Amino acid sequence: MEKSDTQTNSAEAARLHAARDEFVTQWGAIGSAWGINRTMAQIHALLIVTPGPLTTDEVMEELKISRGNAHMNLRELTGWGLVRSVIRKGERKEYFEAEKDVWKMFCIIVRERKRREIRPAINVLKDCIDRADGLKSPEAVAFTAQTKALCEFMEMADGVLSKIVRSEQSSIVPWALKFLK
Amino acid sequence: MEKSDTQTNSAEAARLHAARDEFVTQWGAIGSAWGINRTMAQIHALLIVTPGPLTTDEVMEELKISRGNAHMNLRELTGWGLVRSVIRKGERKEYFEAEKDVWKMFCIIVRERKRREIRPAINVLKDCIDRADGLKSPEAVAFTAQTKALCEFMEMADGVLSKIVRSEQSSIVPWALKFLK
DNA sequence: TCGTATTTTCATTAAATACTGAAACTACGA
DNA sequence: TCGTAGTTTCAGTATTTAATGAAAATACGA
Repeated sequence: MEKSDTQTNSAEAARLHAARDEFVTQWGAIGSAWGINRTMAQIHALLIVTPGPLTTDEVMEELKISRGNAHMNLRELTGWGLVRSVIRKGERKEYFEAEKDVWKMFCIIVRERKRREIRPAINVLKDCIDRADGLKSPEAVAFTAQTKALCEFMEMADGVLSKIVRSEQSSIVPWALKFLK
Repeated sequence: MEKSDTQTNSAEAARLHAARDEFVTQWGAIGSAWGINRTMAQIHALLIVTPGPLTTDEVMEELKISRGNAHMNLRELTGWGLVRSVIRKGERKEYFEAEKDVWKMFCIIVRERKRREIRPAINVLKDCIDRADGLKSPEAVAFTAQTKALCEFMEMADGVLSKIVRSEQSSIVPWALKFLK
């Protein structure tokens, strides 16, 4: 049975590796569709399904990418807060590990997108509303009405997201959300 | 007073035009940040703040873009359902107008993104879960746990969005959402 | 049916974005 | 202090994505 065991184990290891590769590859493709660069999404995927932390070299090897590319994208992921760097005592290399809690990941992404995308959009809208303030022509009135509606909507969305994301701890909120409506 | 009026009006028209231009330009930039191509976002912005429908030539003129570009992006926007084509009787040209109701816009965008982005992601996850099904090693168990958590989260999100978006009519839902938590 | 206004397509070109690889830099331990 | 493992930067290059403009196709009215 030892031999059979060995065979089984290596076959299983191969299957796991294939599944992991599939995940990393496909997640990269999905990332692209979401407007995130492919490599960044792949590194994130890799770190998510790897139990322990990885070094830059391991990431390079696994994804067959250059050092510069690996480095830059690891930094970017760290900037988002989706990846942490880990320093092991007695070792000089820097390790990286992903936040694995799905709800925390979601909160981080929402917060960052609020900051980077929703807030600037609201500012633009406010500025446009100011520029047309006081104009009386029918077109101006229509313009103001439209931009104000957009602005109010985005502020509402921003507020709702803030509230959802405020309760960082655990996944009570997604559970609660199941009963929404 | 006639002269003063004329002056005022043309000055006002200029201010409105400037505000509109600002909106269109900035909305294009925001679109880029959101992963939407700049021209498409600009055309959408233009149609949103233009009371009546526009022809391809008017869009080309306003944004200083080529016919092919205008055409392709108008088609894309139509494909999303954010823009409708209008045929005026007795005229051969095709006109385009945007959906202006902010809540409807939101519903359209959410539905499309669910279909184009969330659904495919869920399918990928399911496929990966299947591939690793039955594997017993600790790494395999961790992989499965992680992918399942992701999958469940996305299915939950998909469901919540469906419910939010189901009630198309009016803006009752955003009003209700104000009281969430 | 033909002539013309309009729409559509698409090969080519331009622009934006991402990646590589090597050099410069940093920081640690001997 | 020096040597070296490790990190960071960035000019150059490759890849991807978007835009142009002109030709082809379409559809309408005379």
